[in-house]
Amino acid sequence: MHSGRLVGRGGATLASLARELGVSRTTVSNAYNRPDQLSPALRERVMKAAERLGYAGPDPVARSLRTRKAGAIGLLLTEQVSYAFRDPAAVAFLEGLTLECDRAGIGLLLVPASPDSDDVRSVTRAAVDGFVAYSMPEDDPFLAAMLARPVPTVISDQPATDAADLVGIDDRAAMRNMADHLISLGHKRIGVICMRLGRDQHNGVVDERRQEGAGYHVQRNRLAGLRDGFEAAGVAWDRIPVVERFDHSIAAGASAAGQVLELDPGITALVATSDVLAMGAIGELRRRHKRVPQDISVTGFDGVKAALDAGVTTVSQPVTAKGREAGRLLLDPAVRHRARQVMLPTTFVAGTSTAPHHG
Amino acid sequence: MHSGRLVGRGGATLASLARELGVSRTTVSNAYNRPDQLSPALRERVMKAAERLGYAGPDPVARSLRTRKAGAIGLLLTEQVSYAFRDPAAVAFLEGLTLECDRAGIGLLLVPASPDSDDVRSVTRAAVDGFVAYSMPEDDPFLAAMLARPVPTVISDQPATDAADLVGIDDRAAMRNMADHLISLGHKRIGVICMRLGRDQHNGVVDERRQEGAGYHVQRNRLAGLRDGFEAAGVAWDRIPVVERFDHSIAAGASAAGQVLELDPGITALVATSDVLAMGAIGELRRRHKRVPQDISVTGFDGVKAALDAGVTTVSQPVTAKGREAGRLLLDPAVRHRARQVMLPTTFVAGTSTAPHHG
DNA sequence: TTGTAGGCGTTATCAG
DNA sequence: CTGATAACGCCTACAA
Repeated sequence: MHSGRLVGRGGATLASLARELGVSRTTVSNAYNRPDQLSPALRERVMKAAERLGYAGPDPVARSLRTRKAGAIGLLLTEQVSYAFRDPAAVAFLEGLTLECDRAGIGLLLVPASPDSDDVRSVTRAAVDGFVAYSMPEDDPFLAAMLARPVPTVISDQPATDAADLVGIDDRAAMRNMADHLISLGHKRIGVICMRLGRDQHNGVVDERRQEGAGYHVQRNRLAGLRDGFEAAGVAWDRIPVVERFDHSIAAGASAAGQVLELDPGITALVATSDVLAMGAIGELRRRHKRVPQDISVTGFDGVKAALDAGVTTVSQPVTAKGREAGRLLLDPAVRHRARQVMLPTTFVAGTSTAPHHG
Repeated sequence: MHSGRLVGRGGATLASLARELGVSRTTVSNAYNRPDQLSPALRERVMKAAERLGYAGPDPVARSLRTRKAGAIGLLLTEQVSYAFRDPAAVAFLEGLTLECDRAGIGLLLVPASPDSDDVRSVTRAAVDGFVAYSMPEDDPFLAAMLARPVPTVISDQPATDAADLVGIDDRAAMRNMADHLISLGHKRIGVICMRLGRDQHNGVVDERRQEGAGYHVQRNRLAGLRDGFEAAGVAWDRIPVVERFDHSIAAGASAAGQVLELDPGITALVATSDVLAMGAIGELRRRHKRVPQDISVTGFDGVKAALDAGVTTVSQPVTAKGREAGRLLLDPAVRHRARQVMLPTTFVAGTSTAPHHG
């Protein structure tokens, strides 16, 4: 640290500077904010005096209070902020969002929201002109606190609310499509691994009730899409083992795959609701001497780079575009009031992790 | 957007709520900030009235002004913010930094700083309690504006300043080490590709003057370390082609490698000052039917995951730890005043991209 | 347990 | 081009 020490105490202010110079506060303010409203000479004098007195310019917070603009928007994430930087999809979303922030010259405030605390003051006290929520469960207290704030809000991957704009994809249809792909390959006996379905730390088998009551809209819809497809093909959904993991990591995918295999060693395909889980699963299967895709087909979701590179059959969703769209909805005055919901397209990507099953 | 519309106009305030209830402002304030200073009944009444009047709680900005705390720190990056999310090293730094922010319950404000503008108001006007600067050139106007602000500051990868705390690695020694490695393998004829050395958009050969005048401390030191090693081994530094690229990408690495090869087709080793450039270079060499490492050895720097996975010989630096350390220096009161400079260790990683040269 | 009152540092407005 | 006045919305001694 350096200077910091003197903040507040002894710190020169607009007023003290004005007094010192024998001019009005307006004049000093103008020197900073409207140089054209001032004779160059006077402005020069002001700046000189500022330097001499160690005045660094108008206080941002006081300015914000007066102008009623924070110059920043807040981002709320499912998890601790640091977690986002380990998740390639979140990073891509952030890239898109900051693209728009950069364009608008607006800051992005990453709001801390520890999932094991219900202290929502970080949300209540964030000095922002708007909020974006990324992939939050419906019953999250931080989300509720955010929606209570009187600022514009955009939510990504959530069911419709009239309290906020929305941006998302049709998870259900995309996953239905994936189901159809597997069915067309002849797979009828499958297993499923999915990300967390609720705020409670559940790891293990998911029953139907939990599937339908899932607070995570995205996961719920992906499972529903899968069910749509398999039931349409005459496969009983309640026979299919669905295993949930709270953590979203390669390791979680691996262990979930292991658990599914124990529940039903005879599956010919394993569906993961995310690429990260799929990659973990593939690793685990190989470790168990199952060939992918010859013995077992594996599918993912998201289209993150690592998965595409690895040839995982997946659904590619435009995560970066989603972030951009969220930013535009919030920041672009021309877009405001136009659309309250933006649905983005997804693409099915046939990789090398799926193959026909000849039963 | 939703509510937003009514902000400011008609918005209830602490004062209006108090008036409505016939109590003092203190009481309402206490209802939010010190519930124990209030009878539960009264508090309940306050909250009810708040709900009825659409009062969402104390205004964060006004609160900040009064308490002189923003509850956030700012991060300044070399480039547009969105760019950081494409750079694995920057993402890792962010992860470390946000780890500490999460712990402290403090927000992280990503400050927009377009490199092609000198409008530093985004820095001047950021409502933060401190700043972290990541990998900025010495002569950057945004950096200067940041240092002028009367708040604590931590800089990553910069030369010593008494205006801020520092966190970094010994780039020069680490690269010297890499030079020694190559020399011990018998390489004497090498080429070098490096990241941008200054704010001007230069792409191409770098002369000695530019090397030494580089505004990017890190790059300057890495080149210096290389020079140290090769000159000590009797190799004339001015014979070695050094090619700079402004962009930091795989493509830039590839094109830089191509240019080096044209300058000296006889090199037996190619040193890159970053893993990203090294990976680009390796791709380009293979495209030109040069075998790595049999025909040409290639080295990187940073130790990003993709490079380690690909077996690139590199220097692994603790980027995440660097971010954490920056956060601690700024946020942890126990750490403040202790160390003004934190140097982190690096590790040489022998990969499969280097091999002996038998001249 | 509740109220009084003074500022935090700035900018908008409007008059000179 | 310059200045006076009035908020912006809140926190926090201090007093009752």
